Amino acid sequence: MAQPKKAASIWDVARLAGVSHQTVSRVVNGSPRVAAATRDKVLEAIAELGYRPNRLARSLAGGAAESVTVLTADTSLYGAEAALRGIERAARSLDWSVQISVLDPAETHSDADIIARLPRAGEPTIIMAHDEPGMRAKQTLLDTQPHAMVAIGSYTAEELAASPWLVGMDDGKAAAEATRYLLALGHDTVHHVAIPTSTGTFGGGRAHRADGWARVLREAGREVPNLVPSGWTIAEAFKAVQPLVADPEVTAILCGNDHLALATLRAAHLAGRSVPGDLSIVGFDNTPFSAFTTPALTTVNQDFESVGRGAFELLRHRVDGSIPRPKPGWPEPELIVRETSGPPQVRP
Amino acid sequence: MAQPKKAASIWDVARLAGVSHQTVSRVVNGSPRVAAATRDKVLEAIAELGYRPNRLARSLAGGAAESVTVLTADTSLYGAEAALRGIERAARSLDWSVQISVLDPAETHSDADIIARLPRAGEPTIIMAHDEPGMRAKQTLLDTQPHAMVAIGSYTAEELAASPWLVGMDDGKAAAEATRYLLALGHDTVHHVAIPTSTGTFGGGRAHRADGWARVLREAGREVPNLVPSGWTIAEAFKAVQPLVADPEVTAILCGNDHLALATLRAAHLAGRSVPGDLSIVGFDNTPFSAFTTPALTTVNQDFESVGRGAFELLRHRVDGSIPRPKPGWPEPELIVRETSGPPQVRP
DNA sequence: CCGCGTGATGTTAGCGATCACTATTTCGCC
DNA sequence: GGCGAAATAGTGATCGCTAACATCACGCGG
Repeated sequence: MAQPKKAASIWDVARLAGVSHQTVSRVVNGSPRVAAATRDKVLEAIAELGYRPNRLARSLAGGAAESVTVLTADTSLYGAEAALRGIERAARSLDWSVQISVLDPAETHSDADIIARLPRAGEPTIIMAHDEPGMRAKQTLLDTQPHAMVAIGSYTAEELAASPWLVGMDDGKAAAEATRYLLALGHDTVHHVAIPTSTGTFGGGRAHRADGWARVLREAGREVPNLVPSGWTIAEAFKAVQPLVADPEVTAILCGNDHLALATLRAAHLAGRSVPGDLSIVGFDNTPFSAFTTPALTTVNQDFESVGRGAFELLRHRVDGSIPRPKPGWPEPELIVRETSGPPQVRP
Repeated sequence: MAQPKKAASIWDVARLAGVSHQTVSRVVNGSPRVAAATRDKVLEAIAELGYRPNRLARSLAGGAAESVTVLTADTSLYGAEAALRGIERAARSLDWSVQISVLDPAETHSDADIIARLPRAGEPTIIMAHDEPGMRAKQTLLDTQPHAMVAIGSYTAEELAASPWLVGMDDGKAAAEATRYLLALGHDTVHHVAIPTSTGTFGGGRAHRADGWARVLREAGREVPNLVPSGWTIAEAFKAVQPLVADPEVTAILCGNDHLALATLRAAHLAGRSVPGDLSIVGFDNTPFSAFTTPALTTVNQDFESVGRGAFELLRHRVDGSIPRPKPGWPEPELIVRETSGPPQVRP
């Protein structure tokens, strides 16, 4: 079936079927205003020529977009990767195409850079970027084409309810739950190794993992220890966490994600502290590897793939202006207790 | 700067600058046949209107494609994710757009399904799919638009040299190196937990990890143990590897990737076998987490990101039909010895 | 002083679809 | 039997851009 020739267009089909190009268009788009006999003729011609509509032409002509652009900060983070997977799956099932564009925070992003990277007006976009250039991009998008964008992130239930273009889960709440769990185990306090935040400062928002952690400690009347900031890489976390694991007073650490938790686990091991005997470690995200570390990581499961799928659904409804449905739902974050957490050792 | 209006077109710019739309096109595309004064006027108008060319219209009109479609089997595998990252980076630096489309092997793929998922004729495509539907898609692409496609995979140097559209590294060679290393350590033989192959059968090709492993054993005059097939997930590997780690005769295991190695590590631990004392484990890919497991994984580093970047470069040259350059190069796979490998215990 | 090459620009025709009309049947119903 | 609505099909404009060709002014050689 080698056929390096040009692809068939709607006109070729029309000619073969003996109808007008518009009729072919109607058949392809499932218009009801076509006689059955005509439809069959056209369908036959389509099959014979192997005709497939040209997406470019279709959206140029003002038809449905059938294409999403995903703007993300880093595809190597588990959350982003999983959400992207969810988006892609949902898009594929409806035969939409997916474009990805990475807003690399490493490249210094002037406003002009950001604008250049942004999809054109009207192009449906899902943005998941929580760093500084990401926030600026989001704002620009919001100003320019609010109806054709959806943002994924960590937000409180109220924030989620207030903005029809926001999708995500409340990480703060999940972190709070994990912190409460550690406290209930008998730990005096819980330390926190944090992932970078959108603003570069910690404690600003309400839905950040670090915020949920601090809130619970305050509510429990415990002193809130200094938070340990880490970068995204495991190596950075490993370095940042050294003083913590060396301190025998520290008995419980909540980590911003499973990669940081892995680094902490190793650092603790090298520092001669047993886990969970001397030290409890709790991760975040339930990354696939987390169940298979030794000891297996206690962590918080987050269904990013469902969030991605939900973001796509929401976007689709917003774009076509259909009845504003309730936002799609997905499983809440859930603490998964495995082997790295336990009660503190009774000290003499 | 809120401006929910329609984006400026080439005509708007032309009107504002007092020139024809074609002149604007010339300026935008950097044609030399424009007077400096005119160019400045146009540039000014572009800046004022915030004009950005419409990709769709551009490629519809037969201009340069400036867009790649990446066909992949699974974005959650580290290799695919890293290669995709490389492609995206390279594409972004040239301002190309990147589309992804996942060929899910779970969905039963009829030929029609595959064709439907394929990019349209002429659309530059990079394919990284080694399973059955992936191979069929590759073949179709090759028949249809050989000049606009590049495939990423594991191939021998000869295969790579023979097909101008092939890009990748020789995993077989890398696996051979790792196997030799374990043999040199004094192990009688090396067992292998294998990732799935394109054909579903093992031992067919020459560049598969399993092939390199078997080759070295044969060359060394050792018996080649039964290979242990595993799926892609850690959980599958964990299950598959149980009999191996339980067998005290087994002293060295080469794993198809770091995820399988992690599963093996845990299984060994639970079976009460010490690593690397009783059992050496070597992974593959140098996944970010591999340096931070306990003990840290000995593995083979693979620079997938560079391969992705190289695939993009090659594709670009093939598409624009420019002088066929030599294929881009990148670092060879390299064994990284960490803590999970060592000499076998001397048995009484 | 004509003719012609050359550089700068304009004009026209698509690319492959959709949209908004218009034209032709067909059919129900009084 | 005639009239208008509904069903069906076709025509032309348009989306934003590029390719190919046409035009125009200028300058130079014969």
